[in-house]
Amino acid sequence: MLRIKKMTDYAVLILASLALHENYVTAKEISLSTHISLPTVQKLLKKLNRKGLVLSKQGVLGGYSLHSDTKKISIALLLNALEGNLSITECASHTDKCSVQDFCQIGNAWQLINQKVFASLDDLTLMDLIRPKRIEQFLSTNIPINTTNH
Amino acid sequence: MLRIKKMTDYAVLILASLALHENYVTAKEISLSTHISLPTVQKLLKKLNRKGLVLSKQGVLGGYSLHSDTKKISIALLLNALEGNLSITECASHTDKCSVQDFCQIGNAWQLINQKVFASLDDLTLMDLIRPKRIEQFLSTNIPINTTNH
DNA sequence: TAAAAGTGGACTAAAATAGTCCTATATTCC
DNA sequence: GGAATATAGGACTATTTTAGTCCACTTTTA
Repeated sequence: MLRIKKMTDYAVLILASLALHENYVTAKEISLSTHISLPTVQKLLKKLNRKGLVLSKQGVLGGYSLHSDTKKISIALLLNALEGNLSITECASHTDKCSVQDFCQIGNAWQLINQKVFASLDDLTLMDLIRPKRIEQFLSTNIPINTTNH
Repeated sequence: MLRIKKMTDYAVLILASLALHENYVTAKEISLSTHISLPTVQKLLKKLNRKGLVLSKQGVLGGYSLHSDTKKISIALLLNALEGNLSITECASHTDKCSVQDFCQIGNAWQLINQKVFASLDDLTLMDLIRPKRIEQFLSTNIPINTTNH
């Protein structure tokens, strides 16, 4: 359905929740504030940590906090980190081998569409997601948002 | 993975194959030329027919042919017909009800991204997919292709 | 009326996704 | 040192989605 995974959606909510705090926040607290089940929050935070999007600290006073770079990461990169191998069709991905590739008349076209779609996701950052007003502006002007100076 | 279904990919190959002929073409012939298995081709053609994208004729000398409007249909509409309910997240779709909706801080943002992505798919037609040269032009200029006069 | 097509839909298999749970490790504080 | 509270890693199961096949029926042509 050309749809991102539920888990990715959750992960973004978790990141948004972390963005509201300076200090370390526990998985339990995030679960409570987002209403996503604790095991799922734990699982996602572990993944986000491995991908370098959040910092973690074990032990009593431990928890997670947003890596400073994460606020500036593009949605395209974010989706790529969370879902991996981002391409609209198998043949647009260079890692997978399509079974009808040798007879396919239009493979190239999908790859180009792919570029187009992800180019549009490259202009937005995580913080833009959290502050949707800026996105509306982005849509109306069609000019990439400069996210570095605020 | 933000990826279209294999079946959708096949369906586009089938449409492309039909676009090369004026007369009725049988499912068997399409299966042979596309190297997609016959049962799958049959299933997809039935669906395409129900969606009004192809015409069909039963009996000996029967088969399928492309509906004349289909060449001009946008990729966005095409994907919508084939996959239905096109939205990047559950919450961007108004038909589904998201379980954390009431606590979600960023739902609106996804909906806006959704618009952006599908707007970019609205500028391309099926024929553009079949003739990828035009898409390259589209990508470099970022100006919608006029597909009505050729 | 036989042969060759499509129609409709049930059905199964396979793959992807979601979600939970367990054991181990690290940190803090008493 | 040890209890309490976190994360780390990963196994595991369940659920859902997607892919793929098949069969009984209808239509059309010669």
